[in-house]
Amino acid sequence: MTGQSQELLTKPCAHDYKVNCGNCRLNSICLPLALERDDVEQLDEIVQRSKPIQKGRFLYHEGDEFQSVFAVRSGALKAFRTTDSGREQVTGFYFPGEILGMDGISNNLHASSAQALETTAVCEIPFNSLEKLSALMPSLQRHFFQIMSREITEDQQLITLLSKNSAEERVAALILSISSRNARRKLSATRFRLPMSRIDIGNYLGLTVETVSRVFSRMQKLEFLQVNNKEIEIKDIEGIRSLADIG
Amino acid sequence: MTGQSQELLTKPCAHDYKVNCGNCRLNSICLPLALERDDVEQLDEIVQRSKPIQKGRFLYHEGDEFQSVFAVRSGALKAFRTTDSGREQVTGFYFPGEILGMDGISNNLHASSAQALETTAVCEIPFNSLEKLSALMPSLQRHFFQIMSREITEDQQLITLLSKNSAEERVAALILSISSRNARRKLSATRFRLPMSRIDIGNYLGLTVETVSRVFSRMQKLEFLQVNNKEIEIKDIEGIRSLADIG
DNA sequence: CGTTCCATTGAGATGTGTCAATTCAAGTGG
DNA sequence: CCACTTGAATTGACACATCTCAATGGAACG
Repeated sequence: MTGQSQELLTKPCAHDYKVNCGNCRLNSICLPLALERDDVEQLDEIVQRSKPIQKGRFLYHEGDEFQSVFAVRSGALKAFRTTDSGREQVTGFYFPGEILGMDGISNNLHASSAQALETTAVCEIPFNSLEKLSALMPSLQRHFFQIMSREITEDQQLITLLSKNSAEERVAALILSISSRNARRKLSATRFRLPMSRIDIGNYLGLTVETVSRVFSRMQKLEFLQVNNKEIEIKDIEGIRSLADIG
Repeated sequence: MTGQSQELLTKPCAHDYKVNCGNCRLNSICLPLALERDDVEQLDEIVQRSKPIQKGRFLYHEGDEFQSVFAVRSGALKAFRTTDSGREQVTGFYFPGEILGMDGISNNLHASSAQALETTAVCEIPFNSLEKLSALMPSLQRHFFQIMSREITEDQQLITLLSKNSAEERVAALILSISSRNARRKLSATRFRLPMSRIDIGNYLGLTVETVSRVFSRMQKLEFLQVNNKEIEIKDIEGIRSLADIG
């Protein structure tokens, strides 16, 4: 079975037989809006679309040689790093249209591992090619600087969350973040499935599994949320916003 | 008093009257090692050296239009952002040779404020010029990608610290970080002055001032540290490493 | 030489972690 | 298809690290 035929399995629309950046429905998220049609085609040439990876498999490991950054096409991944004492820290979740792997640029080694939370397809963007193309295409260069800068600001938001906010505020903020990322992909902002485990959520938010679970229960009791294992329905988004310290 | 003459006041060596990137003693930290002599001169032309800013003054405010990134020449700054509920979160401390302001690239607005912790001189690097020069100089482009990537990995380290580590581990990690950054600048790794207040330290580490103060006292009782207000002397760096969860 | 902010120390309150038991969901093999 | 196994999720009781509140001491600055 070739990579190409496996890709087809993941697509709703069978006649969309040739995926490229120009026709990808995620390109408004992952690509610069500013890129001209011509530029998109050039970018398209360096992007490699490989076969999906199964749940639990790694896209790359911490310490691997850095070669590429990746754009998520479908599925979801978590990134995490291992501390010197062997504990793990989840540093991010990545959904379709989002870019990961940029933390490997500084040392030519991946600073974190990326693991699929469900069957996941990615576009691989070799960094050498991206660099060369960026030098020729100012808008691409700018876009990539912006993507990295966004990663920095998002990390800073997480820092703030971990440093200043209660368990309830942290969980509420994560739910709202996933909700709005769904909305950006034209999916439901109020009903969705969490691809990650409670353990991952707790790890990401600096909480124990038990605390995460208790917060979900409390939110359910308040009728802000309907929780059924990984299925989430937001019943009162304003209520959750009020918990999330947006006021 | 002109900017030039004020600069002189901050320099130990009066005959070093014309500062440029080529002769700056910080260039091994702040600049790409890979840059050729010629390239350095080109970079030098876009860098603006302005007069020092006084303690407490701002280099930029959160929400300001983003124009430039900055390299610290002398002194120290803190970066912080204000949450929706009005609380502040210190996101980083910046010492000579280090670059700040990159979080403003993604939205063309500074995502944090930068405030001088003591009299501080910076090199301003207009981002537009940096972009143009990067497109012409592959090594500069790469270097800047690396600097941004490093910022990401450092933020991830802080995330891990905040999420997983005790008060003692956090404070120990900060002391070790400042110590090694001093060493990189050929200053003492064991005796130095903390330019920031206990409030800033606590804010950065997600702790209250009181907890920070108590940790310092405990470390002193263990004879790992000699603390005299902002003056720090590391008596037993291995002891501090052991507290910092490096084991 | 007062004023103000920063730092330290103590005593008590509290949110979250730890430990433990139970239920639930998913996958496996008979 | 059902029993079995395994890991995930929930819930409760208790412990403890850190926060909060409060008082004092010390440094910096006009």
